[in-house]
Amino acid sequence: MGGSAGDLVRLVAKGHGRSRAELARLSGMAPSSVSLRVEELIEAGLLREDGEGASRGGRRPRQLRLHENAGVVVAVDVGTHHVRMAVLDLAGRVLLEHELPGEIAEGPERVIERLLDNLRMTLRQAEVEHLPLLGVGIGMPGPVDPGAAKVVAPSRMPGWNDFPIGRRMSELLGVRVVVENDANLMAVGEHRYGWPDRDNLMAVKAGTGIGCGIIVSGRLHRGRGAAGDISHVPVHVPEPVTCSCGHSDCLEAHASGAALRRILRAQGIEVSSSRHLVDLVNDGVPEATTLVRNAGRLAGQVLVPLVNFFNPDVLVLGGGLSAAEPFVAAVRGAIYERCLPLATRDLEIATAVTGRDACMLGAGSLVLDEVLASEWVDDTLAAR
Amino acid sequence: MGGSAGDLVRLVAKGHGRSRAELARLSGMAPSSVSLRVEELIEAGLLREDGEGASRGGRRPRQLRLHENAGVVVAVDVGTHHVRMAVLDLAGRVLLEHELPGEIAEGPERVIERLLDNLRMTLRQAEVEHLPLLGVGIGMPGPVDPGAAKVVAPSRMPGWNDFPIGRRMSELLGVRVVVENDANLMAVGEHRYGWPDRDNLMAVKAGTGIGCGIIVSGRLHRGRGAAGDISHVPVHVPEPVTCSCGHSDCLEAHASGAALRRILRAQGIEVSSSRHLVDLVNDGVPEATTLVRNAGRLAGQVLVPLVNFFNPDVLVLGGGLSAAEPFVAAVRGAIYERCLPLATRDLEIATAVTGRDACMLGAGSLVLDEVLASEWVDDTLAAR
DNA sequence: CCATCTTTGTTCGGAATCGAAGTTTCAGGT
DNA sequence: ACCTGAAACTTCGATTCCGAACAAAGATGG
Repeated sequence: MGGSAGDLVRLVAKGHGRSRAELARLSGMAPSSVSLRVEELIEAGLLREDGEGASRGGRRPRQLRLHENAGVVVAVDVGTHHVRMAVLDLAGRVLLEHELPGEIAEGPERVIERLLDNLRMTLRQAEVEHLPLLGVGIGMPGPVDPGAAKVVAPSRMPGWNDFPIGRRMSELLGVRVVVENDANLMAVGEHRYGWPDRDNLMAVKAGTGIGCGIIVSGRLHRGRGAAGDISHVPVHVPEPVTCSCGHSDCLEAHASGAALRRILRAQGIEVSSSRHLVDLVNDGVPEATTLVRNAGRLAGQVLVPLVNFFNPDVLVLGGGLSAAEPFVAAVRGAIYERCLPLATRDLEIATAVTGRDACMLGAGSLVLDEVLASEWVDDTLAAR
Repeated sequence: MGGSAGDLVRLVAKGHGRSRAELARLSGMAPSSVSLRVEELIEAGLLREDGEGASRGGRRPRQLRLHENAGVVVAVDVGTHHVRMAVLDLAGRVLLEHELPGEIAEGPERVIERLLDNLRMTLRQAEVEHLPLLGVGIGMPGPVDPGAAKVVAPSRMPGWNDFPIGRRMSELLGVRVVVENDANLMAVGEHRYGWPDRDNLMAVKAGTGIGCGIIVSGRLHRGRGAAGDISHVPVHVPEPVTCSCGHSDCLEAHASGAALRRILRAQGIEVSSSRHLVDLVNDGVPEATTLVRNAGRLAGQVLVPLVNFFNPDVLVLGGGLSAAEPFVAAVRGAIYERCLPLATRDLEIATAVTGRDACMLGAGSLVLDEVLASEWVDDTLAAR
């Protein structure tokens, strides 16, 4: 597939295509054309030769990689109470990352201000100020319209509704900015960094809220923009709890971190955050363990029809609650108990390979895809 | 996208690309190259000029279509008690179709024998014996492994397990044969003939059994081969009924045509087929109507999480039960009552546009895609 | 009814791409 | 050590493909 300079760069960036010959095989172009193009790309400073690889029975391949000076992107994971940020090179390698506190409830203006400060500091610390910044990827903990690059109808995010964070950041920085929902980004991140050769994956992010991202045939599935929502699926529980959506039996109202904290508080146990909740579980506090296990069972029951229906290669469990072993075990149990053998036979159920970085890395991956698919490659080539 | 003769033929076949200029726009090739290629394709007898179209403010386009003598494919829908068959031209137009009785329980050898007889007769009746037969698409009412082109682990299909129907038919006919599950084919057929410009669609086939096919980004989603299974999702019902899978609360055990007939028989009402059941409903037999409405409600409840999760553009209801208005109304009701507004806002819920032909047309569409993506186009061109 | 703008399709020279043959380098066998 | 085959590139003539200009045909608007 493909037949242009951009395709070659993309293949190298994704980690396939490590030599001219391999690029020729993967791109479908003639070896001679690939050689010419690669030479140009090296001349333009986009690619770089990186020693020789192992022979496979003939001449050793001259390995190719993206030139580290070609540029960087910044990936941001905006959480409810924190901001995680990283600088990535064009191959998706993390050059520097860190986490800072930050309340999303402070509103978009204040958050953007802090993001920009952070971003400049991060670029300085990573010592890449002299390299071109090619794009920024931002994950938000709420529904996102990726076209307009803004948050829509969020709960727990006062002031953010319809705020065009993408356009604002883009104007202020002068670079491409992509915005996406955090659960979707977790799926993208886990797919790229954890299961790159599995085509169908779903990632469940169980933290303060519950979300799900879907990778179909290697690409993020957005549906009409709301795909992956599992938080308001009805579950069968003895006592109803009113959810923000108006129903009383939503998964989110009974199994999210917020719901569990509420229940514990009613039992006289104050919990400050999802991480605190997991600490209680790992410390063996029975009330917490019971609750978390029950949450896992409910989530698992919701996932059963989805796994049968979607029949993925991998089910990734991420978010705060996934750090609690009973939660993961309960999800696994519910799935294996009730899904079709055909659906579970080759199914991997795993916790997030990239842990707390998943969303941030997903943001990086998404913006990298955008950058490498843009005219930037051709423009850089043309500029010699 | 694309850049070869095959792509042009595909574009014309799909109904996009009706003139040289349009082909150039859609294929990305230069207008001059398209002109040259089209000329060759006309010379080779694959395309044909078909008068002039309406002007759009300039010169009128010289419309292109596939030459009707280029070849045909045969589409087969093997049901439990019938076989439907059609001859299609390369653009997917039905030249002739008919339905014959046929018991799948007679086993593969006997069914194949009858299929071949039917096929020869059909080609004769359609007066296309002199045209090349380029492929056969077959729909089977059970799980299919499309790679091996055989049925796997079927219920209600004695003797069919692991039978390589695709290879056998292919050997006997000397042409490409594709085999696929009937619900998947319903999705393909409805997508192509009913909702060609909607990218995400799910089709529920509620007949003797209950199945579901999924179109994601315009292409059939198979997952690991079992995607779309909704028949063994647990539903909440007062009295358990043992399903073939060993559980007692599967959707199929309570809402499939077979289940409804069983329940009616226990009430002393004998029903011979799903069609008979629908007749009873339309005749206003209250027991039947109540049952069918309840089945719709159960199916709808199962679909709620799937619609939220997948967020499709269209939900197609097909199969025998979809001819019963109370069934459709109950599904609609359950979805609108409980799905997210974001998921239902732009959702179309419709009965199958192509009615009982959906699976058969899907089989035709699938084999056409295969044929037009194969080397056949280039070979025909090379053969002058 | 004529001038102008649009859209469709074609012509043809120049540039990009291919592909077959050749070069370099290495593994494996004898 | 030497030969053979194989893989990774490179060279270079032949071919294809593009793209700009042109021709054809028609809508639009005064």
